[in-house]
Amino acid sequence: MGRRKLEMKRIEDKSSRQVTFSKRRSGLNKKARQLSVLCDAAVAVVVFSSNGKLYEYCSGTNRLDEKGNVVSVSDMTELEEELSAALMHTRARKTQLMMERISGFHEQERKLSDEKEELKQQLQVASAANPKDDVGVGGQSGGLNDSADNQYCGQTTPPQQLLTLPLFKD
Amino acid sequence: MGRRKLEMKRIEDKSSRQVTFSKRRSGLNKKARQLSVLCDAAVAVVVFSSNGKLYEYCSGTNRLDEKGNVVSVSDMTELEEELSAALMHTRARKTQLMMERISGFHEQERKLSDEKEELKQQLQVASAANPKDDVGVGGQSGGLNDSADNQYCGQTTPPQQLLTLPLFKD
DNA sequence: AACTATTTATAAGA
DNA sequence: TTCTTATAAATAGTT
Repeated sequence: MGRRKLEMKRIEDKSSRQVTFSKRRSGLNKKARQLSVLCDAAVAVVVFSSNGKLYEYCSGTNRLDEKGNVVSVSDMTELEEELSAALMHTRARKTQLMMERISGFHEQERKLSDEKEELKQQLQVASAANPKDDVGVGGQSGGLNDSADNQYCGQTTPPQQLLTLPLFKD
Repeated sequence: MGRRKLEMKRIEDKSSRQVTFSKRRSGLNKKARQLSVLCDAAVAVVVFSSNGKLYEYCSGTNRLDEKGNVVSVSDMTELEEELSAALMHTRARKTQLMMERISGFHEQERKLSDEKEELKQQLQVASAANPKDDVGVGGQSGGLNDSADNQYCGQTTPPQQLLTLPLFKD
């Protein structure tokens, strides 16, 4: 909603990214407040900017019970406990997602390693048949076994392209 | 934004409150996701409905470093730590707000108690002058000294109305 | 920090 | 409940 439609991807220009961050963060807080007031809900929003700055919003702890009375302080403490439990839950879920991703990395590593071995074998056969075309496989310190250094890991790019292309210097 | 402008207060009709909750909650999550993608931020949203049902949103832990590479798992764990710290901070702030409110309650209690005593005095004088109009003050177990039972505590309604009206049975 | 052309969200209605 | 649509609100680019 603006002069033109914005693609849903990271805004590359740092300045306009910052402006958009500021505008949209306040918009998000406003939406959170409206939800909490209109629908009598408790809402918390936590935002980290890419510079690591922290912004938080938390709806007021005031709530009305079924009779329209303001809940007591002990009830609010209970609400606190709920919130805390919820955040623990969020954290646990994130941790699990990370774990699943680690498994994914390891699996990919294994596949890459297997493929690499296979290609080594093929090369040795080829080299034995035609000695002058030796290209030196297996150097490049670590290389494929360090998936954290691989810029395609975790991306949606099909890994098949990885398996054949980056193994050799061009 | 709809067929007509909505007042920013609790929607009384339960059915439309529920519909609005559902729509606005998904809207809030969408906004959170957009903020996280467009501005490369980490965003978490936690919502409790008035029925106590819990809803959470957390932006993906995937982030790109300055070279465009996906950050490693240890970096993500660090992010987790940051989030956790932030939530602790949120919680601490809420607790402080609660404490301030408790102080407010206690102050209000003292004022009400003083006013009550004054009225008792006045009544005793009146009763002594006119014995047949005795109305029995000081019953109603606890009454004003239990501010948690007072449905106006913490509301914006001027407390002055409280000081004179609910002291007597009508 | 304001402005405004547009896009987006959503309150009612079907 | 899900879909539609008129309208309100948010905001991207501009100044």
